[in-house]
Amino acid sequence: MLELAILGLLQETPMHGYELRKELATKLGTFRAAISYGTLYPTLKRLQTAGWITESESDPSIIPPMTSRRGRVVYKITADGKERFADLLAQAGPETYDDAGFGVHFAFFSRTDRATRLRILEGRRRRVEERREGLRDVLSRAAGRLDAYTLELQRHGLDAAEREVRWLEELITNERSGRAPAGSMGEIDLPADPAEEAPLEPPRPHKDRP
Amino acid sequence: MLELAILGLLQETPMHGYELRKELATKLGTFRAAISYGTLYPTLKRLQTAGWITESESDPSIIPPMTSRRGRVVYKITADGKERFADLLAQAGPETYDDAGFGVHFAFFSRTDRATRLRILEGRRRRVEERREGLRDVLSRAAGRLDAYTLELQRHGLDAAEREVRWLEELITNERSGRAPAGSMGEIDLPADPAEEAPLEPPRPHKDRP
DNA sequence: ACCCCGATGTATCGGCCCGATACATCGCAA
DNA sequence: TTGCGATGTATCGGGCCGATACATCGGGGT
Repeated sequence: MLELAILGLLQETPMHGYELRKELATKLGTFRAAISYGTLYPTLKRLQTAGWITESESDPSIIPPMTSRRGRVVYKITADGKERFADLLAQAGPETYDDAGFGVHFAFFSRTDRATRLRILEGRRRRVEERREGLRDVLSRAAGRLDAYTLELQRHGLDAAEREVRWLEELITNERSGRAPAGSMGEIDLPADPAEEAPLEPPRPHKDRP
Repeated sequence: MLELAILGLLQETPMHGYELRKELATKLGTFRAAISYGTLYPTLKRLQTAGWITESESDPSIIPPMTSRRGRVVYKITADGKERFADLLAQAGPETYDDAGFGVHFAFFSRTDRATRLRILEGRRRRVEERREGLRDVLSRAAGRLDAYTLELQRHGLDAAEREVRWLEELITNERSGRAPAGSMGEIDLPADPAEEAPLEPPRPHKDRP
């Protein structure tokens, strides 16, 4: 999971650990609280051993702050790493549909082909629907046997589940009726893989917020 | 965290592992996906070593199904365990306010005194407000630098955060203007600790659902 | 001029928790 | 009668977390 996230970010641009953590925190917003260094550094080591990324001492030309000399390891994705990233993006296991997994996959949807996007969206929907049904069961069947606070907790959970299903429904509808291309709007370069069919289209299924 | 949940459930009635897991899954609904046996059994062992619970071979009088003979370990809370449970319920660290921790504490609110309930509710609110502010920052400041899908993810997260803050606000208001007692409605006995001031009052802050 | 503090930065360790797996028994239906 | 799904206990490898340690840099206060 983290592996996919790191590979995805390093595909945009090389980074050192600290930066990586910050990007991770903002980009994966909700579905993933800020990741710990106790996770990050061992994972980076793992990826390096596997050959997906390489480590290089701070390139002084690009990064002016800090007079160089000492520390500051910059990580860079390899060709194998890009391949690995593509594999992980496309294949969806059960862990793809839990909160963390779905969040990471969704965050990279602009680099995912439409078929995969739909598959993941629908898988997630099924998952949330199951939880929703479970909560409905508890709330109807077990009306009197749970205390008021527990019931309130279930109600809030049910509310959130229903809301997410609706959200997913809108996203799925949008995907199916292929929206206007409008191109990827970020300023990042992404120089690789010109042979792939362009990912394109942005979603905008939300009610407008003030 | 799990420790608190197990102690709380065993306070209601003795149980074996399998039952425990099911109760855990329903009672802690949203904020905690079903717990794994790979977690449960080691934790039970830990609690036993610490002296908070004891293990006893299936009491054949109470439990008719299964002709006894073999397996089926029933766990029971000890006096020390009850003390421990009370401590854990009252004291709130940072882990009390993340999704899992808050869910567990909330699920036992009917056995928590009002002051603690308020403290936990307010702590959780602060936590969610922080996440909400972070998301607002990202959405306003970084308008163009993120792709459409990432933005949509942030929006959905922000929506959920705002909603939860409102929910907590209602609960806090309810707590402060001490609602009607109406007694604990469950069928469980809870024979212990008659000296404590009664927990009482149920919440009902939700908009009515069909 | 000095010093301390907060941000930046890398790294490890103990421990919780998960998914996969293995094994055994019971009731029921094909 | 056979076999399958629910019940039931248990372990193992590994991911991820929080706490902790350590080091440097820029800037603000005194």
